[in-house]
Amino acid sequence: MADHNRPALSASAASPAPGGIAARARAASAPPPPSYLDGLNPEQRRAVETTEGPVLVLAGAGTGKTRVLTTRIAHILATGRAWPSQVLAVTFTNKAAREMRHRIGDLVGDSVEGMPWLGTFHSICVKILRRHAELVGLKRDFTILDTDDQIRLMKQVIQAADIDDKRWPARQLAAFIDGWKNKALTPDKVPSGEAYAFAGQGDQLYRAYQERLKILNAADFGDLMLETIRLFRENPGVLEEYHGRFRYILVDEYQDTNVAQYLWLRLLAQGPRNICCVGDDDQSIYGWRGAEVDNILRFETDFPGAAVIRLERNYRSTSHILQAASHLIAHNEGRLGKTLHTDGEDGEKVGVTCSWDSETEARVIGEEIERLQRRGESLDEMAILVRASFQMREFEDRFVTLGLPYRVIGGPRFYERQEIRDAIAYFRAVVQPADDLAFERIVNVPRRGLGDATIRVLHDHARAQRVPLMQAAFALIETEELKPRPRGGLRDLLQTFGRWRAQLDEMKHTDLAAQILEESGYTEMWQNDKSAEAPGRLENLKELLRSMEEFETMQGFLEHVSLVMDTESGNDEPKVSLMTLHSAKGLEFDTVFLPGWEEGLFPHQRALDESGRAGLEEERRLAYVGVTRARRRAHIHFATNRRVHGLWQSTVPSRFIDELPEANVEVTETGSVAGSYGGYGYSRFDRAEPFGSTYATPGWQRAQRGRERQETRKGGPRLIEGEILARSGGPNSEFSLGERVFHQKFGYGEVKSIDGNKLTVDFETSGPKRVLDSFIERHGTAR
DNA sequence: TCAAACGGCTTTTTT
DNA sequence: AGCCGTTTGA
Repeated sequence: MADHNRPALSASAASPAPGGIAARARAASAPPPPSYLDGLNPEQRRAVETTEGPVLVLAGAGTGKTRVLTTRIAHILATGRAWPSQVLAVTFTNKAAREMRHRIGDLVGDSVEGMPWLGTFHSICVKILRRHAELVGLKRDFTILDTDDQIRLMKQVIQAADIDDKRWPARQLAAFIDGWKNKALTPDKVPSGEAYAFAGQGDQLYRAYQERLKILNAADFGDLMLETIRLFRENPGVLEEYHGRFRYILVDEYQDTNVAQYLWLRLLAQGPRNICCVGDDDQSIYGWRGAEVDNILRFETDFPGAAVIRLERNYRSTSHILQAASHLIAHNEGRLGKTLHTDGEDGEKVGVTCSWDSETEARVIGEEIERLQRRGESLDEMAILVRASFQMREFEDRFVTLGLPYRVIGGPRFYERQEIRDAIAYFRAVVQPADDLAFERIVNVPRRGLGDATIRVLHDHARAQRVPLMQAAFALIETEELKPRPRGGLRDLLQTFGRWRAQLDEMKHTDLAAQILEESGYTEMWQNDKSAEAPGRLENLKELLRSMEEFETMQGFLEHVSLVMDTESGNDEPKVSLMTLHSAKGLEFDTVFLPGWEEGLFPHQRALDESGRAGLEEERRLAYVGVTRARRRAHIHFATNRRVHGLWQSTVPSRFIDELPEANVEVTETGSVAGSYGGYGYSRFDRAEPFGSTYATPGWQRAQRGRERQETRKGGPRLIEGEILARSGGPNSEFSLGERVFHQKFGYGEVKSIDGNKLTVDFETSGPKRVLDSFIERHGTAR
């Protein structure tokens, strides 16, 4: 279906799988050996056939992980070991779940439809929790809060505790609480050291937040895991029921599980003990959001007698690419260790290209893409993988000028757009009158004269009587407490809501939705809006109504929205994909461009500062993930100058470039480095080098030396922290106003203003720019 | 009630 | 430098 149109998004193609596995599998319902096992290599086959007991499958990049997982399920079903409803298969993302369902369908046909327990951790938790909601203090129809609701609620909690939410932002509390929930820590379990975090009241705010959630009959994403764990722990009978139900458990991307997910799995696996986890410790890139690589490293201890199966045969990449990636990742310690090999051809060497600045980098990559395109390569098979999303803009600019079609993957999501969230808030407030967050969001959108003052009165009443806002509002309009205008507005709104609610069972949900948007004045509000985005927003609202068609009821739709934040978007012409390295995991392309391999950007400075060696290793795994996305061509790029927060800074090539094996790498220099900047470009580059020495070696090797020097200079704990070479001259700049200066990139200019080490220089050729003083030289003076 | 002005932040992202 | 949210002032 849609997947055929975007092969770029499909996961590993695994081993040469002559088409028609599906057909053969269906035909082969009779005697052994079942044909779905054809074409599996011995390790894959062992992973499929070792159905009993705990199994850890260490699946390197491109070794057919998804294939093993799906075939294993097919095998379990085909051999009658379990009914489809007795298999629990967990993924992290909806996309992965969809993909898996699709591929199992290819193998076993319609019986996938009978697999109710294939889904994300969260969707499975919701399914379980809805059945036993009362046991954890929720009602069956509890609301699921997304990140935005979560933060708004925390903000209220912070304000209620009389804490300055300016100094202590809700986002930060959210980060703490999320962190605790990832570790399965309830408020009473928060270690005392951390409990004092956040204005000394971290744990109390956490507790208050949890209480508010219960009053709102709501759960956030973390709660879905935690409450299910609590349900199982406090109700052994319930857990036992699920032990009986789930005879086989399969987990995808096990290296990404956090402590809560791990505990959840362990509780469920205590029963039949048939748990199969598939993962790759070398592709663990979500440590920063609570994933514990330890889970995978500890598997054999947790599940004694576990079979560990390594998939090391790579079916994706050429030998040069694989060698380069393997050599790079070998610099990490604390790996389980895998040696990937391939029978494939050598292919092209991994390209390493140095450009003068990030603009040139984008231009060079654009040119290469056009060159490949002329050779008949499809744009769908090319991707640019960046470390940070701000890098995307330069490429977008470039592609727009070139008229090169591209798609950005992982940008702002449909359901996160303001108008969509507003519309959904209306629906939520209709369906679930106690949903205060939804009500509050739209109570004055469009404006109804219900400003802050009114809302505050409403809040006070609601809190005093411990009832939802809408209920408090009903009582309030009977009193004289509000001024006539707001009182009238509120009364009208409540009446309208009452009318909608009455229609809930009478009307088709899509018609009701349209009516709500119309009668509330929400559509009108955007029609009257003259801003450039307004038409797009109205279009999105129509799209929202269209997408509701797929659901039976309003409730069903809302449940989908809260758990599935992505939408399948239509695909048409071939496009280059542009995305972050993180969102590239699980994808593959013929050609992959990896720009921005510079110290400070990749590895990212913050990862190094915050997590030290572990951070560096995670960055290296990210690099590994990037390189292994490529089937035939991988091009690594770095620029010697990059604008960071509006300031031009000189950069040093990433240490990861030095960690590539020379035999598999081909270094190229873009013409512009040597060409447009005169002579053999490096002499100029060297002048920007703060230590003033001249290098003779090519750029990317030189980098290492520069870094070694830094390390020896600084010594101590910052040893592993690479950094952008920008050294500022400290608070008092040595330059003075009006002075004539020289800059690497911009040439001669006059100092216009000085702000610490940041100068504004009016350049002769390119006009005023803000630059760091360390890149400026006194006119005619060698520093 | 709304728009201009100010100030703080700025890696990665899913559910 | 830009973006967002909040404050401030008319």
